[in-house]
Amino acid sequence: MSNQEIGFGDRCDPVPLARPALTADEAAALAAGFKAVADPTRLRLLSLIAAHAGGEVCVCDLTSGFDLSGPTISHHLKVLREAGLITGDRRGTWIYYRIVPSALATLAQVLAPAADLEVSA
Amino acid sequence: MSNQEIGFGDRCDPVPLARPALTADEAAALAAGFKAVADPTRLRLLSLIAAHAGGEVCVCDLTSGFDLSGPTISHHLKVLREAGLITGDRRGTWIYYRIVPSALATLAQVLAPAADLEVSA
DNA sequence: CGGCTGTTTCGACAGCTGTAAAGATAGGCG
DNA sequence: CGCCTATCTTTACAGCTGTCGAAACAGCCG
Repeated sequence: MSNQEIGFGDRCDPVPLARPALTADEAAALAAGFKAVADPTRLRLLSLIAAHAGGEVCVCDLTSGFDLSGPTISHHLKVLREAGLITGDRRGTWIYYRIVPSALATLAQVLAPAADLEVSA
Repeated sequence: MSNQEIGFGDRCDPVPLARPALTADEAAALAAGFKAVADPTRLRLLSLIAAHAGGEVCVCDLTSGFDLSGPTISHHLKVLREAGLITGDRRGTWIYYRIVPSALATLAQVLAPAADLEVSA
């Protein structure tokens, strides 16, 4: 269980937010992805993992930066994992987490069109 | 009360998700924005409003596309309004809602860097 | 085996989602 | 002018989901 279980990207439909309105099915899939990001702790976890770029970040490096207990961090990592936003590889005693760029790209590309409606300044 | 009450964009810091890790304060502000989008109904509402591009969408046009009651739609619109993602202008009996592109852009730009770590295809 | 790392299970608490009923605002008609 | 209708919002309340921590469990190394 070191790979993502599910993924809203499975629909293979990079439908933008504007122009063709989202169907209820597409909205549900995307909402699941956004829901995983809609939490300060998970957003910060994602940020810490992404900041390493190379990717491999040990969980022990993550827990030290929060005021939360170990199990709670593990829970949030599981949510991100099941959303397909990160993957965890076990290397001996430690487990290293990595970002899944395509999943993040899908979410970003959904918001981008609506953000570019008439903004310029 | 026809304008957005608050906005995570108030921080005026378009901090990307990668490189400089998010602080707890930035993460909390951004999470509030994502939380407003992390719902199938709100995502679809946002999509319907954005699809009109011109912007002005009457609430009566929105409720007809859902299996939800009026008050529920109004509640979700309020959430989006308080998140600063949309604005509502009253024109007589009807209220027309409009997208706030800059708010959507802020969210999209947060995910973009992490999505562009090594993805290319 | 003993210690370490990370996860899972279980329970409590807070917050969110949805509906019904009542309240505010604008326009039409007798 | 008074009252009604229509649109949208707010309030109050049931049901559900999500967040968090203490304790217990699983994988790895010396």
